[in-house]
Amino acid sequence: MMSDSQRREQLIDTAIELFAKHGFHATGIDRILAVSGVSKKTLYRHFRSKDELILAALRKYDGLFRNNFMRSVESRATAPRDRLLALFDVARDWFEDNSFYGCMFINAVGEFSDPDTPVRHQCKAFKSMIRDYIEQQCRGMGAPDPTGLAEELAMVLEGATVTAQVSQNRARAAEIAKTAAVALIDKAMEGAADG
Amino acid sequence: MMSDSQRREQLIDTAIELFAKHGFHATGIDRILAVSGVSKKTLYRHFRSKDELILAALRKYDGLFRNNFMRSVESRATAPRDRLLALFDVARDWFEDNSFYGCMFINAVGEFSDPDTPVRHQCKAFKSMIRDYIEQQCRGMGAPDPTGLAEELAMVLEGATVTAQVSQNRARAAEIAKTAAVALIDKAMEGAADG
DNA sequence: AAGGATGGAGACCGATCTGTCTCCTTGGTG
DNA sequence: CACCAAGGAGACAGATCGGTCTCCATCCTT
Repeated sequence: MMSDSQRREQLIDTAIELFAKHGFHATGIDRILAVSGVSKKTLYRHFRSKDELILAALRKYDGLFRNNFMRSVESRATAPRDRLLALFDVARDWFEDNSFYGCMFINAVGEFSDPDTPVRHQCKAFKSMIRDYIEQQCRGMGAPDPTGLAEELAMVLEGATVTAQVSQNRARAAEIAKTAAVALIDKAMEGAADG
Repeated sequence: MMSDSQRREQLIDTAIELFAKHGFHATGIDRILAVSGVSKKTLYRHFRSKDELILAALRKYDGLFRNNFMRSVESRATAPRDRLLALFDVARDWFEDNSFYGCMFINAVGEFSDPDTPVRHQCKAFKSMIRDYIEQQCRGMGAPDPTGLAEELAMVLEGATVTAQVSQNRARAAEIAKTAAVALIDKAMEGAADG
């Protein structure tokens, strides 16, 4: 048996999978229903429209990323600098997963151009979360300009994600990014009290 | 009067504009026709399907980018290192343009996931073109590992493009990327015969 | 000026889209 | 067993999709 909330999660999970793979506009409601095995009536009892389902999918994706990605980083390393580098090891695993179709939020901004939109707000919040986490590590490392370094590293991670999405050799994208990250961290830390 | 080829270009230009702004699947044929002022019959005389129009738009976008972006870089600087940095100045202008909706190819891969697709091949070719151009400058600069540096710089440029697309402060995205590029170039050139 | 080619306007087709509604099976409860 | 709520299946509506086709105005040529 499936409870009501289980059906809801099933819908969102299926939506995440299909939106990531085929995009938002190209994914029809009927397809989500067929894959998830939930009826149309149940969908519209939980969500008022497809847009609300999209938002719910983005929200859950955000939460999953926080739990999986971030926790994975923190389990691999404790020192701030090591955690910054571990970011790219975790990213590598992410890229190599079969269900990797790029960052869902990057894909979303390509389909929803209006900046004053719930979808875009979700995307910005997600990116801010990543950047803030990186900045926190930079600060813990004692970087003279943690904000600047964090913006650089977040940008490299972003570039790696996109490159992995287009390229065949996804692992290489993560490695290049990590190499660049090392250089940027070294540069930012030279002259600091504690390297 | 409009010649046949002018109408064709008008169609493609409109397609580029609308695809960039609203995405590929969300942009209907009828909208392209209404904006371009070309009839449906003429469209289907030039293109067998919407997919062919998408391909034509990507091809023209590729060509425009080559002519505008690359030439703009080359007109601003002549020394390889200066050209590498000028990339990010030109990118800044690009980001700040009102008609900037991110890289059309990045947006395309988000909507077309199958890697063995003409659209995806176009995207990969475009990214290779950028990387090759950067690598050429790295080689001219005498970088010990021009390929590796080019991959890093291309990744930073990619990340800047995406960040500019999501962020409010687009100019800042270009500046951060340029700062990172300087650090990466310096790092790559230290120990080389000619810095 | 007459005739022929051309292209715009848009009707039209079948498919598919989002969203609503009805029917009916199923499972839990007294 | 009887009853009732819940949800799946899917018909249905109205809009829109990509793509084809007809009709007619317009322009060029002779």
